[in-house]
This record gives sequence, C-alpha cells and structure tokens, in this order.
Amino acid sequence: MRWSQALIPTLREVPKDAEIPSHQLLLRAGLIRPLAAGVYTFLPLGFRVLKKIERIVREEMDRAGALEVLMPALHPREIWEQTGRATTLDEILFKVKDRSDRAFVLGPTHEEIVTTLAAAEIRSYKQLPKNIYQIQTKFRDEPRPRFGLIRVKEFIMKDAYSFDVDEAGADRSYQAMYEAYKIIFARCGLRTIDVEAHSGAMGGSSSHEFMVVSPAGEDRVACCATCGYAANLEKATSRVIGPTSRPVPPEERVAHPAKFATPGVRTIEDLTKPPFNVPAERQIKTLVYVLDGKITLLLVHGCDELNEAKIPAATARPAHPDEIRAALGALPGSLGAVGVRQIPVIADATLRGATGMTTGANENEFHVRGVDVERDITVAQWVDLRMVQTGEGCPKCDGILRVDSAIEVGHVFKLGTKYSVALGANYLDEKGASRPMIMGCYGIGVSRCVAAIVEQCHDEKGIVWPRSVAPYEVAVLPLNINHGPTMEVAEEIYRELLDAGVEAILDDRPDRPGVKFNDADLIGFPVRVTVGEKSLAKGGVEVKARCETEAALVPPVQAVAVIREKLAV
RNA sequence: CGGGGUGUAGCGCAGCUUGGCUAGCGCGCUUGGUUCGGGACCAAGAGGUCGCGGGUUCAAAUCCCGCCGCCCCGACCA
Repeated sequence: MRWSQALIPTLREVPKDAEIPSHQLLLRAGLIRPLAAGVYTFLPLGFRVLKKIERIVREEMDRAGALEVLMPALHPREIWEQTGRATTLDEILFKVKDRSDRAFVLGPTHEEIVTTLAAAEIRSYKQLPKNIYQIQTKFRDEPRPRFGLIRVKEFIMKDAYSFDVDEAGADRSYQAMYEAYKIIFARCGLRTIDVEAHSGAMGGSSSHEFMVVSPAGEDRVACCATCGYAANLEKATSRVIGPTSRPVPPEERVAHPAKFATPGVRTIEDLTKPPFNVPAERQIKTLVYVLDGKITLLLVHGCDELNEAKIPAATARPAHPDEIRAALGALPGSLGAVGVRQIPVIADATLRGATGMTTGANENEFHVRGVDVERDITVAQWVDLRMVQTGEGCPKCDGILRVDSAIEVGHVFKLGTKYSVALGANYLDEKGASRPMIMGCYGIGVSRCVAAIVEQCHDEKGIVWPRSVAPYEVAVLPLNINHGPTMEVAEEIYRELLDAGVEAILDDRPDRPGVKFNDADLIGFPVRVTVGEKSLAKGGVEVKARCETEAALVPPVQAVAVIREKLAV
C-alpha cells in the first residue's frame, strides 16, 4: 500500500472523549471512528487488524474440528421466549418489528438459534459430536457503553457451540476449546490468564474466562503467583489471614452488647472516624436481601464487600428501603442482627468467633458494641460471602493472592442441557432412546481483542503491534520523496518486500521526516525502514523494529533479509 | 436509571461570570514559494445553524426554560 493512496487519518492530539490508552490510540492512529456511543467504524487499518485476528481464530477453530457457519443476526422473538431469555435478557435486547408488526430481536448471542438448528438437523448419536461456530456481529443494548472497543453496543464475536452425547464427550469438547483458546490468544500476541468464572445468566455448570490483565478492565481477578490459582473475583475464595479473623483478647470482652448513640452516622466509614474510632474490621456490615422471595440478613465484616455471586440462593436482590424498615424498624446505616430471631441470618464464615464487634442497633442513629457474634447473633448459616482482597492467602497453597483488573476476551462454558431441553435438541442413542444433547458454548470478543492487544502493547509513542495482527508488517519511509536516489531505493525495497510476501506500506507522502516517524511510531508497524540521504551516504538504509531503540544500518540489497529477521523475533 | 462534567470550524481550546461591532487562537486543510533525519517557514485562502427548540431583550455563544448528544463515577453486565 502506498500511504498517499490510503485512508489513515492520524490525529496529533488526544480526542477529549477518550480516556484509556487503547481508545485514545485506536482513534489517534486512525483505526476506528465513533458513530454513536458504543458504535464504531473500523477504518482500513483497524479492519486489517480485525481480519487478522479473525483469521487466527478461524485457523484454530477449524484445526480443533469446529464447523464454521453464519447464522442470522435477526431473530424471531418467539425463539427467545421459548428459553425464557426474552425476559431475562430483556434489558440488553434490541427489539425491532417487521412491516407486518412481527417481533424480532437483534442477536446478542446465539444459543437459541444454534440449538434450533441442531434440533432440526441432528437426529442420531452417529452425527455427534458437533461443534458449530461463527464470526459475526452481536448487538447488546448495554446500559453504558464505554472504554472505546471494550464495551460497545455492536461488536464482532466468535461464538462456538458444541453438542455431545454425554458428559464425557462434552468435557472433551470443552477441553478442546480451552486448548484452542490458549493458542489463539498466544498467536494474537496477548498474554492471557485463564480463570475460574461464575456462570451467571448463561447457566451451566462450569466456566473459565480468558483475561487480559489491564487497568482498563471491567472485571477483577484474583491470582496466586505461587501455584497459578486464578479466579474471577465473583468466584474467588481465599484463606483469610489477618485482622478479619482475629478475636479480641478475653480481657477486653464485655458481658453484654451495649447500645450507644451515633448521631449522624450513616456508613461504616462514618463510624471509623472520631469520636467513635471503630475500625472497619471491627464492624459488622448488615445487608438486607430478598433470597428466593424471603427477607434475609447477610453479614460481612465492615471492611469486606459482599459478593452477590456467593449468596446461597437461586435468586437474590437487595431489599427495598420500605422492606428494610418493615423488617428491622430502622434504615440502612443503623442495621444489625443482634437479637433478631424472625429473620434468617447468613453470616460470612470469617465472622465466626469474632468478638468485640460493633453493629447497628436497628434504631436510627444507634449502634451496639461488644458484640460476640456467636453468642449474640442467631446465625442460620455460615458461608463464604465476601469478595477476596489483595494480600489474602491462596485457597490452594501457601501463596498470597493478588487482585487485578482485567479485560475478558474469551469465555468457555459447559451448558449442560438447558437449551437442548428447552428447544427440543434431542438425538436417538444406540438403543433408540431420545436424549437431549449436552452443550457447551465458547465465545471470543474479536473486536474487544483489538482493544485488549493495544492495552497490553503500547508505549508513550503509540501502539506496538505484535507482528501477527499488525495492520502492515513493515513501513518504508523515504524521508524526502523529491530526492531521486532516496525514492529509487525505497521503491526497490518496497517492491522486494511485496514480492517476498511481506505486508508493507510505503510512506510516499510529501511530508517532512518528523511527521512520518511519529505516524509510524503511533500506528506501531513492527518494522520500520528509513531511507534518507544521510544513511544512503553511509551506504545503507536503517532498519528498526518498533520495540527497539537503535536502528541497524543495512546495505539496500540486504534490507529485505534483515527485515525478515527482525519480523521473525 | 441516579450523580458529575461537557457541547463554539476536521482536532484541541478561549470567549460565557458582568449580553453589545465582521466569534477568536493553535494544529490540520487549500494554493504558491522556500525547505527536507523526529510533528518546518513565508504569503494568500477556504471552512461556523456557537448541540437543538423556545423565551427574555433594542441586542443572546453569553441570561432563563425544555430537550438532545457525548464522556466519567455508580447501578447494570454471557
């Protein structure tokens, strides 16, 4: 490609609406442009990156035996009603109607569609297993698109669905995808960690997520550097070490909880300040939830966060203020479980044995202190309810956990028979019995990967593309296009690169050298070849990898060979 | 959906408090010339419904009311 013929609108200044590096750099380097909140155009360079990731995904999915199809993005609403997800996913569904007022949705995912396909086309155990995938646009009416390509309303996803005769087969399918995903992300130049995940609204028994650690991530993962344990914070457990499990010495204990006035106190933090000075780890946080329709109190340490995914109930929601007042007679800020008998209490396991605690008195602006949890509170269940924090012990070894933000780029699920039963995807086994297929589903956020790669691969000057996904592998920079010998050498190297099958772009713009250097660094081509009068006078051209600081002076005839060496590393 | 911010040329911004002439600046863009190793210089240009609608006023980018877009925090999130 000749730069002068291309559409590469680089920006000198940072667009003010972009905050995270990938968003800023993808805009500045001219890879994407916004159309609306969470809706982007991929410009030529961005589209090339996207296509390269897609190609890697295709190669590895095909290698793993998956079959590529293309399902519609437009789905009759009835199919979504059959699984109940027209209701459960209602808020993120884009709804449209056709001219005769028939209801459709724009597909946010394709379990319903692929299962309908399998129900129609697969009859016998002899046709199984099958893994069907596609790379396609998904639509989700996200309440709050943000962070450039990380969370958007329309995006490119690879989604695969496996169908097996039994659990053992489903496990093999799951494992094959898991292995393929590792290879895919590695080939994309992404360093990912795979973590145990919460299955969430997808249903199913187990799942793993592939995460890219980055401050721009919306998820949080807990990792152990010692044994490799890694889990989404929604799922993570820990071996608690430290103050949350330490009881007060016997001599400081009191015989009965004592009520005291706490005017103006509304939060845990308020109570940590003078004149009260009750540290958060000595407080009990009392949360009122409705679990499977029943009001329940959930207790954690004041310094802990409740992890809703760990609540032992099929459905859980925070109680409304009026429900709270009806149940306890006070408002949040003064709630407590001491003496409560009519309402079940579920306490975090780390509270067991805690003494000398302070909690709300169920009377606005009053608290009680000297609480001995096991003595003073009727606890129905002790369970792990808390969000893991950095510095806690690994549940699998002696190591210490660290919590980081991360971007989810892939997710593999075991689905079981949730969709096959709902949509009648059955097969006949060897004995002629009809059985539901065992399913798995496997997603990769392809467009999100573009952002994740940039988050992980950039410096102060711009993007540093891994070769495998770079929009072009080599940029050839003739510094002065009006200087005959410069252009001759540049054109020759450019032509040789193309002949050698190397993707190259020739910066034949009439601009000054500084503009070309800065744009090349901003976009982040893996290798840059500089052709200028100075280096030609020294008998060569300069070849420099984007990640290097020093360029090599190379005779023009050897340039292509040196470029290929640098591309190989 | 709650809270905060913001909207003036392609990009980044000033002007708004205290209303007042043809609405400015830098970059970019066009033309000509000189340049040519890390975002050149000179000269001449083009480009604006000041987010939209209404109101107040002799007069509105500026004050008032309503709406919308975008960004951030939260809620939410396969």
